[in-house]
Amino acid sequence: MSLKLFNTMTRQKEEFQPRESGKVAMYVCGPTTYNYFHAGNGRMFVVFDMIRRYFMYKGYDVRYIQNFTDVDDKIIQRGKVEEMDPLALGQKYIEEYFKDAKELNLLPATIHPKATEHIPEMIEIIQELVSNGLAYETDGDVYFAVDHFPNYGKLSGRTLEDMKAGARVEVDERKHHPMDFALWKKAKPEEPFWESPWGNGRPGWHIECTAMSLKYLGSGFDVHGGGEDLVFPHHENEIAQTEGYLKGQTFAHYWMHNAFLTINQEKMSKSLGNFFTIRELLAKFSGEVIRFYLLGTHYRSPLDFNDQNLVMAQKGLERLHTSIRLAQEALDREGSSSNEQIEAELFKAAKEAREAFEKAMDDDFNSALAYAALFELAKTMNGCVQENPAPSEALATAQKTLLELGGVLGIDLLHSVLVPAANDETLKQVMEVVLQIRSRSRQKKDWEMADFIRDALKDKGIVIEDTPQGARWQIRGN
RNA sequence: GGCGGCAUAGCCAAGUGGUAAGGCAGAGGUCUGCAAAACCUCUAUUCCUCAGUUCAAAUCUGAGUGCCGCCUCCA
Repeated sequence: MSLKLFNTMTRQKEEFQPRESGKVAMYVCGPTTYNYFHAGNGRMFVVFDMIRRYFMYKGYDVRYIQNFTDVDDKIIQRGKVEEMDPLALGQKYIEEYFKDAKELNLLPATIHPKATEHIPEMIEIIQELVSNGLAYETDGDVYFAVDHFPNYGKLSGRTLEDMKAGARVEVDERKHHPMDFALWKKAKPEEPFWESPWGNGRPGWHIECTAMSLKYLGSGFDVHGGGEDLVFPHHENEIAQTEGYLKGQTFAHYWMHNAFLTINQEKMSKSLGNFFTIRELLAKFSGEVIRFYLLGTHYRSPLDFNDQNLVMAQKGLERLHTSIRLAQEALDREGSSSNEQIEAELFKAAKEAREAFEKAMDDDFNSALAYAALFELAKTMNGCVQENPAPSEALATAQKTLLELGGVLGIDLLHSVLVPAANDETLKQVMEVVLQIRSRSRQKKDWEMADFIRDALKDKGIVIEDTPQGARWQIRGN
């Protein structure tokens, strides 16, 4: 099965052909670390983590680079507000990134390079661009000369003429062309700086990605990703400076961009102020629910965020968890199934789910469509377990398939089995006694006591469900 | 002004020419002391509007309406 992905550069789905057989090299633009990352950033991280995991599932050895922009205007500005050294502030939010990333079940990148640790590499590239005539220095700043780079605008599908018509660019007398962008910025007093051939200063925003992606992935790597708003100017400028530096070699082959998270149909963004952080959201929903929600819409479609939709996602996710749990209960029973018809059905369902899942994901990572495969497998498993609650290889295979496919999306469905049952021996024993007491009440038809126990435990987050095979319990909640 | 995207049931959301996935919510049923979970059945003759192409259109074309994004820091 071939994998197709949408390439922003060509505006169509293309069959994925890796630079090097069996390997995927990808670079994803990471956060600027001046705050906790917001839900929109979170969508991007989750989307590209899902893409990475699917590449891995397909057997690729994935080298995944995600940077930290730990010096820029916003960090400096925020440092002033918090009365903190800007570079220390950057480090602080790098640490906070990893906390939230863990909750969202994001795999750590192969390398998480920091901009501040790659200044010499950037200076070298800038020097080369200057000597190639693609960049020029003006009063301590260095700019890239966009009109010296043929095809400027090829990624975003616009020309320099189009952009002039926009006329939203402030005229800066020091630039040769209004669209020229900074490679190096002269330091103002009290700003962090590094020494350079052009005096003390710091790098422009775009150059870090060029330096770090080339250092860790080399030229012509496979996938470069980020949010839709990075297409222009960030990625456009990266291409100009990198391909200028590489004298025309291709920078990256596939450019992938996720659509925005919106709130009340408007883009969530820091400048509009209508954002909330993943950290805030984690107070209300588990990282798993947030992740499940974010992947429930194709990554190139806008996603409108609100609590009601999160609740719907949570319920759906619970359904998958329940299915794993019900299967586990059957598998834990004594004996074995001898119902060949049901076993055949389970094997078939597992096979079909995998095929449907792969078909969906092969088509530009259609995780929303892949969900349908998971739900259908869960439904078949539930029905089979209900009819024939006995262990069988088929049931184990079906359960394993559901766990595996969920795992490819970064959803850990096994958690529901482990948490209530395995962790706390004392709690387990206490619950055994409690359920015995309740069982006796029920035998005596003391429904009041039986219901009291159930309701009281429910208040504490422990849910009791009666089944023909006796009561079961689990810990609910986030 | 330039460029681009989107419009599918009460809600979320797949589907880019062959006759509307999946989830949530809702209705009825099975099971149950009750509940929960699970299972079964039902819930869009129709995909923003109007025209056109076609044997066939949610899917293609044209016009219109509405919403959104990029063009400035933004994932």
